[in-house]
Amino acid sequence: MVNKLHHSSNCADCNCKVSIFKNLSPLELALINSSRFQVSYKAGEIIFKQGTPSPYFVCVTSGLAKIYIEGYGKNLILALIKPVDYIFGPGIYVDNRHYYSASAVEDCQACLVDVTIFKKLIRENPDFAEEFIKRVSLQSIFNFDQVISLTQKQMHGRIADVIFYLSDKIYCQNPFELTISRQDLADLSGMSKESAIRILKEFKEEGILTLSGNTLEVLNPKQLRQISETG
Amino acid sequence: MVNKLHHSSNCADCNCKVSIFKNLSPLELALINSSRFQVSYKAGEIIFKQGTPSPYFVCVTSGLAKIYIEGYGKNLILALIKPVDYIFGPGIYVDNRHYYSASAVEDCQACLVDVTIFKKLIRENPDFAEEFIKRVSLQSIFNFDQVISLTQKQMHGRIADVIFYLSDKIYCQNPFELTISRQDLADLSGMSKESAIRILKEFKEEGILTLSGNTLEVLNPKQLRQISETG
DNA sequence: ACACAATGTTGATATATGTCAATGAAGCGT
DNA sequence: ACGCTTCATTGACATATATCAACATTGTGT
Repeated sequence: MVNKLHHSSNCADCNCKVSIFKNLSPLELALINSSRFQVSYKAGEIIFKQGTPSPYFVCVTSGLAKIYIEGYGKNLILALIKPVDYIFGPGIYVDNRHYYSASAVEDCQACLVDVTIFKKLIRENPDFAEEFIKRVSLQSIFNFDQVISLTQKQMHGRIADVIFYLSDKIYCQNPFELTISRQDLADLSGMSKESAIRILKEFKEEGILTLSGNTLEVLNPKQLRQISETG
Repeated sequence: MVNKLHHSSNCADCNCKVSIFKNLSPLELALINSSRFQVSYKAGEIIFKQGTPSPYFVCVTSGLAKIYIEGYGKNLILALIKPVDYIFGPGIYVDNRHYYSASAVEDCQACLVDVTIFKKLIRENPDFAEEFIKRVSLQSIFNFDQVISLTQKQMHGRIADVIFYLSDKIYCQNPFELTISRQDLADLSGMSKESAIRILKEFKEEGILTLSGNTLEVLNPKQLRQISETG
């Protein structure tokens, strides 16, 4: 599962530091850097599994990963994680267990940092702590939106939401290459794979988007927004 | 909406301090106490509204409240809040807006504390900060369970989950007086009021529970657990 | 005690969505 | 290039669930 271990770059050079690590001093960053190690995952490989201990803070530096809850027979994808973003589950401060699984959707590289060092910095650097709390909060807000979409919209609206999520937040371009599977699409929108495919087909027929191969282009974002909002 | 303002008791005497405030020094507790004020809400009254600014940290000291997201046409109840519990939304560290609404289910008393004082203590007291992060994390975990229940179980399983939530976490006794409405029951389980009523009726007919007036008694928790788990 | 409003209950019906099964297409190792 | 496995697509069908409307019950103010 784990392919290589190498300390190629340095945290101080990594663009990681522009975001959550922006409030760390060079000394603190060096501390993180010294304990960190880099891992490669092939597409499909599991990064960590729901229920297992959570000794590392994971920073995805290349590729695309997903975090998902393994529920009753099927999965619910909470989010896709692209570079440079972090995976810190709520278990870190509760019982050091993962409450969701993570796996690589595309080939991935990630840096793992010892969680105890992370917690130490939270205690010592209030700016860093605030930034952490802010990120956890943003994650919660995102989850709220997702829950409302999943529980109060019908399939068309949910697929519309997922398409916006992919084009605006993940791939960040309009004709984009869909690197996730239809099953992932279904797990993001809480429906069966077959239903997801059918809705996409309808959207194609109505001229809202094109989907040839795995290249998806939104042609009529206004109408798609409308579908998202009318549920 | 607000009925009385009084500084009757003191934070140091309040059982609030046993939980999240347990790590505060007498001095810090006094700071909270000096800025706090107590408010009464009648059943049905709104405590705060989704989208409005969030200048206070709310501590429910008596009665029962609900926090709920106002979605597309209907509400989703995220949790019931009983004494002594706190309402801190994710907006506090993001844009100081509420991302859900709160209202009194039963007549309530609550203490409001200025959020800036709260944030100040988070910065100054690492133990308090950790306890706060822990509580936010527990909230997230609870939400995960809820999302899975809502998106992957059918109505019977969802109602079973809500009944366990009420008897184990909220009312904490077995024959208990249901002080929430059927609509609230529906908003907790993400279904229509009519469906919720029908499932309850079925459970009664199968001898799983009795429900006379608003007194609900779970007769066969084992079977109810089974229903919860088979979705 | 009365009327009126809010809440709860029930039945009939429509429909959104999942499931199952068959088929087609695409990637992959030999 | 071949078979093989995985993934995507489509259709037919079953059913879980919402909606609508009627009616019953409870509470509440006068």
